[in-house]
Amino acid sequence: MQKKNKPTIEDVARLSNVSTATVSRIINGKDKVKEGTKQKVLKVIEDVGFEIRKGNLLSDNDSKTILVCVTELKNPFNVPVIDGIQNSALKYGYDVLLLQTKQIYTEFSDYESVLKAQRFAGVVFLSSVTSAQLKKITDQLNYRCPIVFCSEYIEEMNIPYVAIDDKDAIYKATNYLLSCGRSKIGFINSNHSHNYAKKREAGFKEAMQDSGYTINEHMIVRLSSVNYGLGYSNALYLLGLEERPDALLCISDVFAIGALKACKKKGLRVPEDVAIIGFDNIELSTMTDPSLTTIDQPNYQLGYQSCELLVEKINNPDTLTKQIFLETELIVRDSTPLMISKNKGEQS
Amino acid sequence: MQKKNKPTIEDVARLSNVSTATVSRIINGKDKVKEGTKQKVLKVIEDVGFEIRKGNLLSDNDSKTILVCVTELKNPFNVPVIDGIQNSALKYGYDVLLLQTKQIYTEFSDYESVLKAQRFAGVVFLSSVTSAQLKKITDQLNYRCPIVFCSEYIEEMNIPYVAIDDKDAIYKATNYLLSCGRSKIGFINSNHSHNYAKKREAGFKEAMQDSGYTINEHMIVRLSSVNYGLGYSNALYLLGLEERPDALLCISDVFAIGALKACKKKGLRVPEDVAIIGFDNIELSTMTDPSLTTIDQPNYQLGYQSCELLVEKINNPDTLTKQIFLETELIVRDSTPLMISKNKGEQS
DNA sequence: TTGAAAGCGCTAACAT
DNA sequence: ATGTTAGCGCTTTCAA
Repeated sequence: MQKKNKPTIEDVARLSNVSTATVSRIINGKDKVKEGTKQKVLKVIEDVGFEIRKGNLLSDNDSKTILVCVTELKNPFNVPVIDGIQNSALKYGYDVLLLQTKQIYTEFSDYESVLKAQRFAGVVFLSSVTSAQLKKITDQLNYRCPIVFCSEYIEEMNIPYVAIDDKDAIYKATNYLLSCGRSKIGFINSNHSHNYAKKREAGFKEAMQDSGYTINEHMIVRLSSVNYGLGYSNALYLLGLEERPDALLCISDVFAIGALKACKKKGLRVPEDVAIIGFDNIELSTMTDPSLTTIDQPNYQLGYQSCELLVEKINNPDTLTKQIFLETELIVRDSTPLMISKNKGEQS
Repeated sequence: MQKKNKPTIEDVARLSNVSTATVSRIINGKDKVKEGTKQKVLKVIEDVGFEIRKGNLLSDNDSKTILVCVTELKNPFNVPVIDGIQNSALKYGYDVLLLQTKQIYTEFSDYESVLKAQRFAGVVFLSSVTSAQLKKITDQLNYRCPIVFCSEYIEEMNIPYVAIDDKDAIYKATNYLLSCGRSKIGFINSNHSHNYAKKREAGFKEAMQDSGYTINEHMIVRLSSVNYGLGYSNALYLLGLEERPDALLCISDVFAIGALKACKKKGLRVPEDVAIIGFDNIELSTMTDPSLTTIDQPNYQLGYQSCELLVEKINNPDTLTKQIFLETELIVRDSTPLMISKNKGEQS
């Protein structure tokens, strides 16, 4: 890392026979500078291709920007969360910058370069993490700034977070399906590198077992990314099984929308032949045909409160670590049939 | 802005009876430090709540991070663009940080705080801008770093960009509808604070006029944000007009998906009663029922090439300003009827 | 393994 | 209107 030959403010000052202070004034448009000198300096700046470097950052040493790490922007779940963070941050005068972490992991690299290159007041971690990664991240963050986890969290560690009870949410949704008389449930999950996926799967299995059903492992798929195509193709697969599912429980509305399409493709009616439940209650879930039954997550609040927690930590590092759970709610729309009382039998 | 009492590396050094160099070593885990001193220092760091400030940024003065400004993360159009940028950036070792500009403008503020608080190697501007805003932004960016516009651009200014021919894209789509025998076209646009909206509307009007149709101004709506709900409600409005449109031309697939729902709500068949065309060819447009006819924009390439341009500028500021146009393509799916040869009459 | 001290490039207070 | 200069907080030689 040899010293590059990029011109500094001193070079500009020397070449235009003024002081660095004057150049600084011109760059920042602060005090008055005589038009003549200004032009002269501007010309030099232009000529040598001067670009301000990091020296100026030193004067105001407190960072007023918050970093939000998010796995995939593609997942519409994230957007309201980010809006929540941003609105909270705005109140306190913080800027919000986003880092999409997907690519980074792809390359087996990590957050280090970003964290070292910029100075953040704090970070909201909206990406999903394994315990090992979390360990690494908190290490990298050490002596840097506070962190708050949003939506993803790891129980064993004493770290502030705002999240939902993933297991419980799916437990309830599964029970709902069972009470509709649907017990051949295909479960479209994310893979277990996501903590939420493990918890949701646990909720599914527990609900099934609590009602006396055995788990049919091959009715469970675990996908590496959240997108429509994957939901579609895997729903297609499940619907093609010898014992066709009569319900598809999806851990994302995105998967559920793919599943909807798969049913159409197969000529199956929703909800008559196949019930579908999504997760997240994204805006789109009201736009589908039929509209989606889904588990509402308070995404905006998830983000908003995470940032509130973070700002609290920033202002008072001694604040004790809070862990907040927000409520989910099953929103019943048209992709699931009506609940039945006791009748679990088939009807022709 | 009074000097805050936050501890610096010097405080830590003094309190642990070592030099700042040693503390620095420990923080960065570089050279070897005796375990004993390390623990001693670590304890002090913990006790005083030390957090590294911006001083360290000075040593490596070249920024290796690129800023991407995007209006609304909500619009799925942006995601592949960002992926394109990120993949290009990755090749050259740049990190990519995102700034959602929506809130900022809402508050009548601007980019200044972010631009001043961090140092970027360059910025890709994916947000839409008015000429006035652009002027302000380029001023703010002055002496800071190069900028490349992506997708949005302003003809009058000599600034590098990668974009599509908005006018032409809609011109072709309009002609397609006309050739399908649909001339009562409702046009669902963004409002004119977006440059692309002006251009697309011009394309629509020109096509209509070139075919001898008069423009029906109240069949045009101009929306302030790109989301499903707005598309839905405005399509509902258009479909409720006395002279009901037989086609809805939308400048975003998002609007088109809302329009699809509106047709369903009204009991109108797509494409038999109403043809629908979207814009962007987002992944979701294949998942709808019926699948969407849409104008494909090479979003990934838009992003990728923008970043290539930017890196070129970063490495060689004297590069001449390039302006690149990428091709769009009308993708015909099931939301539009078959083209007819000459028959413009109704059939009962 | 550790310390002393010279920068890094800029801003801002103060002086002229 | 402009110049002088003392920092800003850290990293990094170079010496010990």
